[in-house]
Amino acid sequence: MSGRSTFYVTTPIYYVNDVPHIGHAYATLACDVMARFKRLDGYDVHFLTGTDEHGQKVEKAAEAAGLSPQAFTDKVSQSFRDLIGVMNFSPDGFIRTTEKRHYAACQALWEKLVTAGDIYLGKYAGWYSVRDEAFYAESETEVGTDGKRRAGPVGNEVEWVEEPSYFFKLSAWGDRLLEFYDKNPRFIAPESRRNEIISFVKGGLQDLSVSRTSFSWGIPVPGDPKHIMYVWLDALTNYITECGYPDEGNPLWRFWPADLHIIGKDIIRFHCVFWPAFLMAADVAPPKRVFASGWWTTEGQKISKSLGNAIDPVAATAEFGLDPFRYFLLREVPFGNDGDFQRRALIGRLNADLANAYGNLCQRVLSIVAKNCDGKVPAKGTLVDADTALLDRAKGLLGAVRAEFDEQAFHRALTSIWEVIADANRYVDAQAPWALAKTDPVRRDTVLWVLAETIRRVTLLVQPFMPDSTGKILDQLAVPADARTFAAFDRELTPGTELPKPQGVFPRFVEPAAAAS
RNA sequence: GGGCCCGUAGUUCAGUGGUUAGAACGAGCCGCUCAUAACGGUUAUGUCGCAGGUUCGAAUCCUGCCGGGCCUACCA
Repeated sequence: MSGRSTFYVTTPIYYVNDVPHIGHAYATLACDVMARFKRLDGYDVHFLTGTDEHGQKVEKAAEAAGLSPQAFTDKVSQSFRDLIGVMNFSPDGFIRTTEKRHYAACQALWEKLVTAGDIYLGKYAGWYSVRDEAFYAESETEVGTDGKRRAGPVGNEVEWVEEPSYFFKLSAWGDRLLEFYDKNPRFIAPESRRNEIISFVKGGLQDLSVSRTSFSWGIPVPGDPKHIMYVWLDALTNYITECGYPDEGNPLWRFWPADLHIIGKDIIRFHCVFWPAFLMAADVAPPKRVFASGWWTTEGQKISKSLGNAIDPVAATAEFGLDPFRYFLLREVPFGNDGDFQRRALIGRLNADLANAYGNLCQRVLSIVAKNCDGKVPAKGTLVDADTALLDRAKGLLGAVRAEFDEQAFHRALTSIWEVIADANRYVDAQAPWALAKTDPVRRDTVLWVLAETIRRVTLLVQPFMPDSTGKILDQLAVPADARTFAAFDRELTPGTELPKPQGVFPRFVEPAAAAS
């Protein structure tokens, strides 16, 4: 085992009730970029994603599809695996809650919580809608003029139902959670979510129902198999199942506690309240950080099945290209904010940032090199102030970008990188290597070397966002495969190295209609 | 009802007490011609939601109002 620092990042596990959409692609993309960055930066990385496959909804959906629950989840889980290929994600593990190892982990955790005295048998009672198959909080229900109590989106009638249930003593954990938040200010991000969670916990916690007897598709409670573990105790545990829990001798246990859970803002409470409470009760270290991403709307509208305006990652990557799509999602919107997916904005980014600024910079530099320098990395002569100024800005990017990644500020990381790209374009104009070609070939070569070297550094840093495209650019600079990590950030281009023929990497996007006219 | 956040150029946003409020995109003009008609320079646009207040000084702090969003537990 190496002595490298570990970095463990996870996506939510996706409920197999749904097919993959932009929300899934977005959360996983953020993890993927994080994981790729940390790998390049020398960390021992583990990146986990997977599917959540239990519960009554799945049981019912399987029945409706005429399949066994297992056959049904096998099928839907595969569609999430397929997304990995479509989006070029790089997970190290894919977990399914129906795996044996997960049963073992959940049951071990359960027993630990029982031993600790944090689980007891009680009665779950609430307003239940048979039609919705869901319980409602009293505040979500109202009594109509006919004296009947109704709830839910369509106002179905609810009845008071009680069933035996095991409870987790969450009510006892409020103060310890608040202390934990206080000592770990980075635990919840962004800041606004942290405020929400703290105010929620300060409002007092109720015990949490953690078992059900009303369905059977799930993990049985140890010693009382009529009870099935309910939702969060099953789902959240996946993050430690992967590391081998309860076997702390498992080689993957070195990754726990997780460095980062990236989730959607809808499940923040479960990750920031329930999860650390479960773990602390079981004497397992809580994760270091939970980052809640926002939601996408499309052209200003909420995404909904009825409007049929979902963004299909497969269609989007097919139309705009995978890397531009990945770039857009993380550049357009500050990570943690809600974002609006606008076709115009995407095309604008694609053309302005990728084709014009970055792609064209590579192309204009590499084609002068190809025509003037015998297709080899040009000779580096004496550097003047303008040269070192540009090079220093490129050198300084690694530290700046690293700091932004520590905050998951992907948009700011990209902004800093693109400032240097703009500097490089200004430098090309100011130095005018095409003019130097006639007057001062030595100086011309130095200018081109400075530019190629700047592109190399920038491209190394863009790799996590756009792995394929940057791979092509690094190929064109003849950067060897073993010189593409940040350990090689200062390994400058060697003059005289043979270069392949340059080729555009980010074509402009032209609307099909405009092209036809 | 209670709590949190936001309202700044056509658009997306930065700026949280101190000189004439900034950036990017978009628009106009000029230049360049290596490059994906790309690049560079330059110009213009704002009663900083409204009204009071604190202060030598407020986009920035306080109060009220208007407009918008989020949270207020067992659907993942």
